Amino acid sequence: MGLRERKKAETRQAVHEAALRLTVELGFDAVTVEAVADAANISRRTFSNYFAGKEDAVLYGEEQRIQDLVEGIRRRPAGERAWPALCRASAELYAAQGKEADREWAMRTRLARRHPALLARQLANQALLETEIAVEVAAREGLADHTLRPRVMAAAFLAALRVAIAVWLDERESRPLGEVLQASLAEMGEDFTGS
Amino acid sequence: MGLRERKKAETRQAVHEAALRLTVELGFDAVTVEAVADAANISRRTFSNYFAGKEDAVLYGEEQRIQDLVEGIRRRPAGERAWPALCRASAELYAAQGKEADREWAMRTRLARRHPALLARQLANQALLETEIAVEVAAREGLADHTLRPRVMAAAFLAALRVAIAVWLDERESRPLGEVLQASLAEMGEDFTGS
DNA sequence: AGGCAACTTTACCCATTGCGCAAATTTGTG
DNA sequence: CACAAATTTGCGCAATGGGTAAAGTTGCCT
Repeated sequence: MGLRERKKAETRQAVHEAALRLTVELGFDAVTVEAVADAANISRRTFSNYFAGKEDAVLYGEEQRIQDLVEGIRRRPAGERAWPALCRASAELYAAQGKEADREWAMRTRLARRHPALLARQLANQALLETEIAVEVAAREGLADHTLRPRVMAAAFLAALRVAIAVWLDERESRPLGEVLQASLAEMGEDFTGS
Repeated sequence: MGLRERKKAETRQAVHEAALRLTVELGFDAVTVEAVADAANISRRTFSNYFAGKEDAVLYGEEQRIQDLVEGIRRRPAGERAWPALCRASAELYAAQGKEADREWAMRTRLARRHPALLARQLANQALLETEIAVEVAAREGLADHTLRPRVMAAAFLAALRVAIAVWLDERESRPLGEVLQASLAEMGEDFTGS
């Protein structure tokens, strides 16, 4: 990776951190793009080169984390079936990152819950990844991408993730995120038809 | 319902229809709030009294339909268990509305797929209803609202809905929506752990 | 019927935003 | 070192969301 791309990634990260910090400090609506740009030492116009809006800047960390998750899924052993692969990849992701990352995640998700514009972007980002996950599931189950089943499973998986984080926050983070996550995935894996 | 509220609902509907029509004709980005307001015979400022933005105006029909769905769920017999209640309520909803409603739905969803801003709002709206559905599920299963299980089931249900519509569109509406929907719900109901 | 209180619509205004454009600056390479 | 490619920046503009207060409607009471 050349200096060019490294510097760009660095700037993007700096802008993200500035946006997140200012939003936590002042509230999302009280933060202007100009303020974020100033805090990151770039011009207002350059901010637009990196992010389409404040929301994307604040949620950039989320995007990265879920991207990691997708890669984790791809890295699972080739023979493993789809659902276990999804469950273990998410467990690994959680194990790989310390508690400070959890707190940042909590912070972002809390913000997203309180502010509709953030929630909207967050969900839209997840929707894009749903397709990628469905492709991976299809490959593992030997089905065509456009089939119903892989897409249902991918959607179920992401939904379980979202619910787990929501419940974890509602319980004031009293148990480890990984535990809630596995419980959520277990519930989702079970048969619903009998209830 | 007094004249006041009736007239307000009428105006809201008119604005929605104008927004949807113009968006289909010209494309979402080519439509300004002013144009929609003109088409609905209200001022630009009044538009803001009804909707927070173009997106909400275009997607208002979606909101209504899902609201109907929630009410349908509440109307299911009290003894019925949660998952069957969800499945049958959605089947009823599609049975109740003709094919012209399906086409409108297809139109809106197609727009939402192509335009990120619309997709984002659509998902955010669904997220709000997820909570309401979870409450209903909890009541039917005799569990507390904040528990994991009702929320997982509610999320799974809505995810199955979304996937069904997406697949239905991908298949160019070659089979009836109700059929795809039931298939999607069936897949979601099944046990994932074995695959 | 008339009038009064509550509510809605409207016009005017301003801060903020996203983006096109072109000039200035920085970076990679022969 | 010079030059092409990429990046940053300033400027401008149309669009937007929302505050405020005036003008217009509607519901209700006497």
